[in-house]
Amino acid sequence: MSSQAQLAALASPRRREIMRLVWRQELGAGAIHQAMPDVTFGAVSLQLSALVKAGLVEARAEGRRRIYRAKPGEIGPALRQMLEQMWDDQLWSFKLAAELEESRRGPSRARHGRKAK
Amino acid sequence: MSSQAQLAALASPRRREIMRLVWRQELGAGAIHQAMPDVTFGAVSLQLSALVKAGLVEARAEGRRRIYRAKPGEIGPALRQMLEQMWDDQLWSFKLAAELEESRRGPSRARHGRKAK
DNA sequence: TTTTTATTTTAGTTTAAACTAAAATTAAAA
DNA sequence: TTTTAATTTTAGTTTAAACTAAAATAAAAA
Repeated sequence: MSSQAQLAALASPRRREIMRLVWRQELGAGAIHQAMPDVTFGAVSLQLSALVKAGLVEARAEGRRRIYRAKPGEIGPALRQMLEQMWDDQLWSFKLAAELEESRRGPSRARHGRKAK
Repeated sequence: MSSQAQLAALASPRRREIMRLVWRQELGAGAIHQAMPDVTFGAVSLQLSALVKAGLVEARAEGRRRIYRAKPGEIGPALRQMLEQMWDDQLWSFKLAAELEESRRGPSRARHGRKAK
């Protein structure tokens, strides 16, 4: 996968947040969504497939779960260094929160996207 | 300027193209526009000010010209390495052209944006 | 088989980015 | 001073990204 596609994928704070979650551990889509309850499950799923398409993350099925994990080896060293550098920054989580707040898309607060019958 | 803002600025192929042009030499806005005749002067000017705002490029005035130059020292080492890596790639210019073609914005071909009286 | 659970996919909406065309600014030239 | 030239700025348009809500899929549980 091209460096360009990886760069574009990592330019999104939401996708960087997901990358951080699955950087060293496998996580199911549901667990990833629990870590970002301000968006719907569907939104998380779409970002996950964007990351897979960019070659940054891989998925495997386990029963009806889908488990995701980053592929650090597939990420060029420069991009990897930049990501880890951002994560090592002690202010990282605050900055990320601020950035997400600032660049919010879509209108209102989110729920799950499925309505109980 | 934050690493995040720099990353977002460099996620655009058009801005990366400008960065390459002014990486080792100063260039006036007009010369930069000549190197990308598929967009208007105004579009180039807007991208230049985005790069300045991100702290990646600096400008100085010389008569009625404005001369631009990259600020490699202000760019984090990881991002700089990534950029140079892309540029060193022998296929770079072809890939860039393809990417620009693929991700074209705006409707039609461009001229200068000022109409002769 | 029916229901439940986990997830993906689709269709439509909102927002932001990149652009165009033209007007405005600024400095030099006539 | 008027005109020309280089560039920026503004207003409006188009496209794409991120999202929501709901429907669809698929596997396990009842």
